Amino acid sequence: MVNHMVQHEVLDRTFAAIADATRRQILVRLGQGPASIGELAEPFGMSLTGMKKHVHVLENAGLVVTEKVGRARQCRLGTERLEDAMSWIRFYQRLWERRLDGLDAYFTLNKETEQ
Amino acid sequence: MVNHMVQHEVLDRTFAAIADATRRQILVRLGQGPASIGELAEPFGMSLTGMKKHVHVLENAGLVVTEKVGRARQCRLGTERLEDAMSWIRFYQRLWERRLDGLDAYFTLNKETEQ
DNA sequence: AGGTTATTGCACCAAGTGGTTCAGTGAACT
DNA sequence: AGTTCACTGAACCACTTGGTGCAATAACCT
Repeated sequence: MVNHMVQHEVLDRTFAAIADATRRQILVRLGQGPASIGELAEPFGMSLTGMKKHVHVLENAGLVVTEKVGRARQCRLGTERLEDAMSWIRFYQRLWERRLDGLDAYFTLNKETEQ
Repeated sequence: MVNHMVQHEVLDRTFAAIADATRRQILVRLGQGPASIGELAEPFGMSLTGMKKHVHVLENAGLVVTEKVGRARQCRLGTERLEDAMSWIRFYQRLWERRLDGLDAYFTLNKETEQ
């Protein structure tokens, strides 16, 4: 599902997936080891169906991988997708730092001399 | 607007803001210097109203700062908000790396020996 | 003053999100 | 076989999102 997607789609899904506090907590929880849908849902007091949807979003973003084992679904952290998010943010930060070093430096300067 | 928000709200808004390809391009454009709503809208063939909304989302996330100068609104990159996003991703990555170093290391190993 | 320009607010629309409940389905236990 | 358990799919709901067009406003130009 994550394959054959162009870069901006990957970023869209990745950032959208981690733009939700519940889903970020799910990732943190899975950082401590695999869990089932039910185990993930319990601490949130959320319905299984609701949690299933969150996991699905994370899975579509490649951040989580799931596998049906017996009657339960085991969820664990995905393998690499967050690298893309990180590298885009780094790219943007370079733009941002360059802006500070560039023409707008006078702005910061003015601000300083004002006080 | 960005003040007096708890951390998870900041992250929600920041990640949601950059989860859209159009808005990421806006940030890149603003990395080359300030622009008006109209200048931002033009390359996308988008209505001014539409662009205004995107800018508003970015502004709410603290990623962009705007100021009315004459009849135009000058938009430029915000000052620091992306740091929060970056540091959360770093935090998550530590979890992820720990997972790799832990019990699941055998998994990576198997993958390598398969080929 | 009068005309042009740039943005803005409002109303609208289709599609997506985050949640629910309820009725299956398939695996595990007795 | 029958029961229980964990998940799943479908339908629903209120709210948000990413767009649009149009009318109003405010600034600038002549």
